[in-house]
Amino acid sequence: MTRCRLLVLNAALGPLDYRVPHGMAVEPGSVIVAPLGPRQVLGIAWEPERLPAVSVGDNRLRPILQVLPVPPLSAPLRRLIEWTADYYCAAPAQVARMALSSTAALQGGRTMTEYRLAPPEVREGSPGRMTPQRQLALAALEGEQATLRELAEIAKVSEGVLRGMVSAGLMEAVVVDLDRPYPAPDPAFAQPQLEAEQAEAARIMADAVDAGRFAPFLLDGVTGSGKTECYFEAVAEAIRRERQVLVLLPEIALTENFLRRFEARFGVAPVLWHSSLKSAQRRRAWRAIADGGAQVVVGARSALFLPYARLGLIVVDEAHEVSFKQDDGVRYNARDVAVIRARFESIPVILASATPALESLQLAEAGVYTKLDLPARFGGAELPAIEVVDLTQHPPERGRWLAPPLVAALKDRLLRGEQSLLFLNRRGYAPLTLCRHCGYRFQCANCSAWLVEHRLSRRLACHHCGHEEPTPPACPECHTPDCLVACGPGVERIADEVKELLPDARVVLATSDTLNSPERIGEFVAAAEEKLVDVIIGTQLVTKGYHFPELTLVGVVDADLGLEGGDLRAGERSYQQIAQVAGRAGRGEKPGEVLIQTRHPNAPVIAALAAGDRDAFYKAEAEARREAGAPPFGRWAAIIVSSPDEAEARDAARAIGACKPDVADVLILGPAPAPMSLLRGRYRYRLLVNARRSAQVQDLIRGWLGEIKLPNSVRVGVDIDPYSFV
DNA sequence: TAGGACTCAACC
DNA sequence: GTTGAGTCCTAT
Repeated sequence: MTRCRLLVLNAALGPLDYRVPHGMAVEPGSVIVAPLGPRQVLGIAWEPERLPAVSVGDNRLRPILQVLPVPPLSAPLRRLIEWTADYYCAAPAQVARMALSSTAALQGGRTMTEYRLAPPEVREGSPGRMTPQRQLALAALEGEQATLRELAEIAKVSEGVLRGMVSAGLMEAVVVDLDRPYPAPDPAFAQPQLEAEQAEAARIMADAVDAGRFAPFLLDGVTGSGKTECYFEAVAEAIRRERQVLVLLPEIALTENFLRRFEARFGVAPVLWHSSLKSAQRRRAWRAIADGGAQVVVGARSALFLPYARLGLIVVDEAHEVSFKQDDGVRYNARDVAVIRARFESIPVILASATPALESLQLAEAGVYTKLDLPARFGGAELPAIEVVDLTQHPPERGRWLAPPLVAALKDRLLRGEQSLLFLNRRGYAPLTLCRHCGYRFQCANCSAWLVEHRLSRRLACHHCGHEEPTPPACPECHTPDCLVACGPGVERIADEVKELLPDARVVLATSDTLNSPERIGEFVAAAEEKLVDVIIGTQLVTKGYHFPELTLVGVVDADLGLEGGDLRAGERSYQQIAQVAGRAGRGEKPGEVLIQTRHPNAPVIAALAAGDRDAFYKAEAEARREAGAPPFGRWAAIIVSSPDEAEARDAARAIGACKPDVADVLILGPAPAPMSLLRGRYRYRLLVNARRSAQVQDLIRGWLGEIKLPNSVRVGVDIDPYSFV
């Protein structure tokens, strides 16, 4: 009897053994439908020695039902699934689910039947009569293939005639895969003129693609240095070698811009993958990825676990971006997992950024990554001049947020017909709304967060759980009408201020509220490029990827915002965000200027930005991290205990805390209420684990949490290398 | 004693 | 995660 071990796609279940019926071929990686109690489950056949299970006698095994007609998951992908589950303390099933993320694609190729003329030798043997209508069809349909209805249209005969020809053997049926292939990108479509440094970096990366070995690169180039053009040459090399390429982008909002550049270079659009694909698009992409037809895939982090047939290169663009860290489900960092996948696949991986994460720089310094530098802007453009506006010296007018020097600069650009960008990482009109009369503050019922007023949609919204309610006409507490007052600025409020200061300026808001579809993003980019916009006011959405040649002024409305909250990466994130948005200025022929508004001009982040001294910033940041035992020198892990019931969450967290292991060099803090102590209706407590880089934190946590029995309503999440500390 | 709310272990 | 079995309780 043949047994097989399945990784069933159910996070709560361990691996299960099944019987393979005679005549069914199962190999490791096969995607399988198996019975489970009264239900059916998806599973992946796995090497039993890599997936230990409690052994079950032959007599208890049920037969698997079906081997799905998709390629088996490759060994490198299986190793990646194991590694990810192990490293991030997740169930292998949870990770495997990300590889099989199109259920429609698994149900076999959906096909339709088309028809064409049978080959002449078959037609000659046909017993059927030759009528005038049939002759007409024979003459018209040479070389055609389509549905009977379409062919009838072409030949100007009735469908009935063609049906008769089919049964007479004059025509034959062809089963056609609905998953039509994607057009192939052409590596020679528009080869760019690279400058010497770019060409050298491009050559090194293309050689690595050629060699087909694991080779991690950190492509470190200032904003506007042509990183994309540079790694496109490695992409071109992979296409020539008929290997697939995966390009990871941090946000879908960036893909629109990327697609245009890709198409300009390779003649066709790449294959897109992100979470909001329609099921038919998802299915088509998944199948093309699995059969190798998708040459270049551009996607969000979820594209990383797809079953590429012959991957030859991974690029992580804007590799420093925190959105590569997934914060629910499997809490993986796509930047790090991309490197691991490249290792298992034995291919190069390129991390591209103008402001690399300290972790990446450290690995480059240690010689693990090959560092490729592009220190100058492309085409001789200069980096913008950066000035600090000390808000304590130049305060804005009462009730305003833009200081006089920034207002003057805005007016100046408007006069010169150049564009400006104001950056404030806060959606909505104001972060806090309160009642002038009784002091009532609008708070989310599900989260410990204020409701943010959005005047454009006349709603109050929670940015954590998505709860929204109409802005009420009166205070819900004291019922005084028209008494609500906005506290602090959001981008909508800055837009109002700019419209008052510059009544003639054409102002556009660029946030996830206004640019929420590819069409809207396209319209925004087109308007900015055609100079139909004078002032862009945006959140982090506009900090990277865009190239507007007429944009010469960038104003950072509140540089201190990102430093609040005590997050261990707050300094680095602030630095990156401001450096990135500053990089939008002066990308064309005209020089750019950046004004940074701050109340702390001497803070290390601000001082480093003003001095243009990146190395000094990283050096100071590295020193601070070393002292804190933070990455890359030490490691952190968070354990989040949550429940809809506050007391239950607290008790569970205490129970976990009470049996914390006592290990040398591992510090365990907490439990304490999480900074967001209520999130999406769940009360949250947190424990933090701090250890040396080399410590086996995962084993420690698994052993620790594995012992504890908790109520079903309590959830325990483990976050290895956390980014979000809420 | 039927039916409902709830807990619990098995699922291969 | 889902399901069915088992347990306890209550309304009739």
